[in-house]
Amino acid sequence: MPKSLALDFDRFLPYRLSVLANTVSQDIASEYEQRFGLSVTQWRVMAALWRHDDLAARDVARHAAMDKVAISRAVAGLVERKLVSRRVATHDRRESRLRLRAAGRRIHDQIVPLALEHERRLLQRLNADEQAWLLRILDALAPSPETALD
Amino acid sequence: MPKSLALDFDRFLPYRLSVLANTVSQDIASEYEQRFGLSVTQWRVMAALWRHDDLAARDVARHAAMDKVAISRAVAGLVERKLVSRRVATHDRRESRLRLRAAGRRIHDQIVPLALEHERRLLQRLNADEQAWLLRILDALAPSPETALD
DNA sequence: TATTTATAGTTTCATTTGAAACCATATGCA
DNA sequence: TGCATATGGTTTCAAATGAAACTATAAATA
Repeated sequence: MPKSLALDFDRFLPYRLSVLANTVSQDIASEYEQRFGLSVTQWRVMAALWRHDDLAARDVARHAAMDKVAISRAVAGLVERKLVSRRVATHDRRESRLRLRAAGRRIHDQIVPLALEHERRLLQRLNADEQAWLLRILDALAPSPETALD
Repeated sequence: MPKSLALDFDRFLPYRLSVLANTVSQDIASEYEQRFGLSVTQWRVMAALWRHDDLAARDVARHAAMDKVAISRAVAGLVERKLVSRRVATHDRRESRLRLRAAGRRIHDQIVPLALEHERRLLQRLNADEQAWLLRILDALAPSPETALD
């Protein structure tokens, strides 16, 4: 009878990636959740609207890599808090046009440096070679999904 | 007035890591969820019990990097399905000793090659240099958490 | 010994999440 | 035009998750 293989999570790549990614994301998210009361999805929506103003929810979903239900719920909260405006599109009345309002932009502008600082601290743990290889490896593993959409 | 910085998710490391890790994990998990009706936690518990037989729930929690509530729920299902056995520890009657039963071991032995195959396919997208650097980078970013516990 | 404090694990309750159903509008085509 | 089908977005319902309370037992200490 053949001895069966073990799966050692410590050395199992998908597991290590997952732990790392969750730690890092959680780290950043908990900061802006606490400071601004925004969920991860809400923050991503805001960032998407900052970059591409006046989007339909569907397009936000594409840009933020999330499903439409999540977007719908996130947007509801943002509209409620007057960080985002929503109006019915004239050419297609099913569609809503979303825009970041001034108050939303102000919060956005506070979160960005905070997020970049976290990223910087993460990269700081790697030397220049490692940083370069990491980017290259990420490109190989997960060709940035939106590059083609812009 | 200074122009504010943008956060381009496509190039934001934490985001890319998160998308990659989720895609990969989801990929594997959905396969054994569908084939064996096991949740991610349940599978991790089984793997931990395969490696270190006869553990207390608390130790499983440590090995699988999950909290005790999650373990408790996962174990309940596994015991119910007779994949794992649980008995009260003699020396401390609060504690339960958990072991993988034969049926559990059989399922374990089917999942392992499946998981390793997924890992292999992931690594295949990288050349030898990239693979080596990836491991090195992961070590730098997230020193394997359990190495010290074994 | 009696009392406090700590620990293992479970349960409860509120919140989040996901899938499917749903509503309104638009499009394709007989 | 009228009917079928597709699409944008929201709601509903069930399952998953997390935090706090809880139960049982053990250890520490007065």
